[in-house]
Amino acid sequence: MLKDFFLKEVKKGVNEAIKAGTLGQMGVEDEFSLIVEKPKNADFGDFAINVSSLARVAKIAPPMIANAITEKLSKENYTVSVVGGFINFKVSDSMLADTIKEVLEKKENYGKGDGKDKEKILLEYVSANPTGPFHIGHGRWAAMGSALANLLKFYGHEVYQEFYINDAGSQIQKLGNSLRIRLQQEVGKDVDFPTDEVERKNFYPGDYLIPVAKKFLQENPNVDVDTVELSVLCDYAKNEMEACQRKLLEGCRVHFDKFYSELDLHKSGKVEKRYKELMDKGYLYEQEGAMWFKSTQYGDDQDRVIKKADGSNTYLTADIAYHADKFDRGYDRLIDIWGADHHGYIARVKASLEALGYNPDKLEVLLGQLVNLVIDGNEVRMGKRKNMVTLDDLIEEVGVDATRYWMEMRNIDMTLDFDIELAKRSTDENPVFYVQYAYARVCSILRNAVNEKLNPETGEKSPAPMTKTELDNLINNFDKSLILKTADTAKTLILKLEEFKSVIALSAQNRTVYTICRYVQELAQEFHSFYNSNRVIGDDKELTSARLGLVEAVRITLKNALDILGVSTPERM
RNA sequence: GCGUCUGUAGCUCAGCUGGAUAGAGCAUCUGCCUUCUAAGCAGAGGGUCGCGCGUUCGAAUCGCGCCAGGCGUACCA
Repeated sequence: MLKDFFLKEVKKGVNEAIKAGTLGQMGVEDEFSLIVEKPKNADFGDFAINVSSLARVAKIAPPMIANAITEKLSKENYTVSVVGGFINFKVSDSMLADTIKEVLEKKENYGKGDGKDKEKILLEYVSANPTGPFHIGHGRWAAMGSALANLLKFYGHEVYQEFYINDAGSQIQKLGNSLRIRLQQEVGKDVDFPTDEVERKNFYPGDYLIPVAKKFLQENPNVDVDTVELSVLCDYAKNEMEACQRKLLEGCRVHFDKFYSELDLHKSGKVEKRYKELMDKGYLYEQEGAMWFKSTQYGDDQDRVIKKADGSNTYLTADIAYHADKFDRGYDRLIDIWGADHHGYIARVKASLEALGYNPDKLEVLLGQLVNLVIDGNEVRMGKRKNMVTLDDLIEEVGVDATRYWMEMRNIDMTLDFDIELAKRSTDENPVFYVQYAYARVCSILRNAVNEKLNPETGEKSPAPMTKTELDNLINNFDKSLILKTADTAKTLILKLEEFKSVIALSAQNRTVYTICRYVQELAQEFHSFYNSNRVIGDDKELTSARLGLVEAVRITLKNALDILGVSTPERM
């Protein structure tokens, strides 16, 4: 990465200047940190490092520091200028050519990390109850989670994606009871969900169980809807909901390596085992008939019930066992994506892990702010128990690409207002089309390079600029001296391609996906701009070749970035 | 009350561990299609960075205190 390159150069320069005694009172043992940035004004250069922070220890003015360091720089492949406390760098055309060469050689691997700090990561996200269709919020976790998994893998981590199915709690009973009411209605009985607000909370009155009831009756025509066992209804409804959820996830290009059933966790005895372990270690006590976990010993603000007075477990009980099990399966790091409404759970889960002897710092919880739906400029609150806009509805309306992109493009700390009308629009208000359009344009140019041209007015055909073999050969054996022909007009575009590597590294380290969205928009913009002021296919064969190599490099980088986001790359639009 | 997230241009948001005149997209206005996709490009206007105090040579960025909004504060999941 060029950023790292210049940072290393300057650090070397600092040490040499210290030895030469030109850095005032600064000594070799003095620690310092520098950052590489992009100059606000392009005239200054391509990269810049501000050395003013060294003034504190050196006790000399920033410009003197910058000059002292600059004297020691090799300046082999770049030129340097000092302005105030800034050392500005301009890269040589040869370095730009190296970038194109690198992209063309590495292809789908361009931008990948070196795997130096590789970890085995378990990423858990979505983890919805199988009690109904996904809501919009699940869409955010699904899109962000899968993109993050792609990103972390691309960076070089080993990533295992998991969906925890909450199929064991009381909500499943509610689901079964709700299905019974729908069944009774189907056979013509005059029953309905309670109108009392409190009682109604024991049911899922959404419409979505109606088709499930119809299907059940088709498969079980002789069933007595009043007496059929609740467990049968629970299982049936649960399986239907799960199937429906998985189908949607696949459709959204969200792939899980495992769907981990809470029910199976209980059956395995692991929940009971962990409960006993906490008991044996003295972390539990009884109060008012319930068993409490002393989570305050590990930083939680109050103790938590782990077994209710009626003998049943809380959600936390299974979650403790689940997270412990993740560690037992040998992962270096656990990453969970949770909705902000689960914020209070972090402390208690971490406390339990620490109590059980695991390192709670190895669990990272990415807390996602919630999603509001905006329809006609008005916020629509979501609620599972009444009818709502589901994720299915949203995707049907705006499509997978736009849905994913809109869910991914915002910082996870921000409440997301999802404006359906805006996302649906296939105009310049929609960044996803802007980026895809750039990709389609790139593909179009590459097609034109090898296709004969038809003049629509005269009907005359002119021969293709080059054959497919020639193009492949150009790309696969790119002569980097060619790029010098176009370097001056393509400099910002090439630097943007080069930046991809540091964007990947930074995004992976910070676990941010939106930074990839920003990058891909910037790259598209640089390309569109280049396209408008430079003709790729022209009479000058060498210039054409140089620019085709560049265009292919843009295609590769856009593809690599969009693949991470799970957004499609249409070759024509 | 406590915890947490957010408050930057008309709108939606960037601003990396503090640093060169505060950025982008949309919206508004002005130009650009007989040449590779105008779903595009070039340019213009538009901001007391919620408020105050502090740390610093330097603060949108760090600390503290306010103000406003979201979420949480269950023997629900």
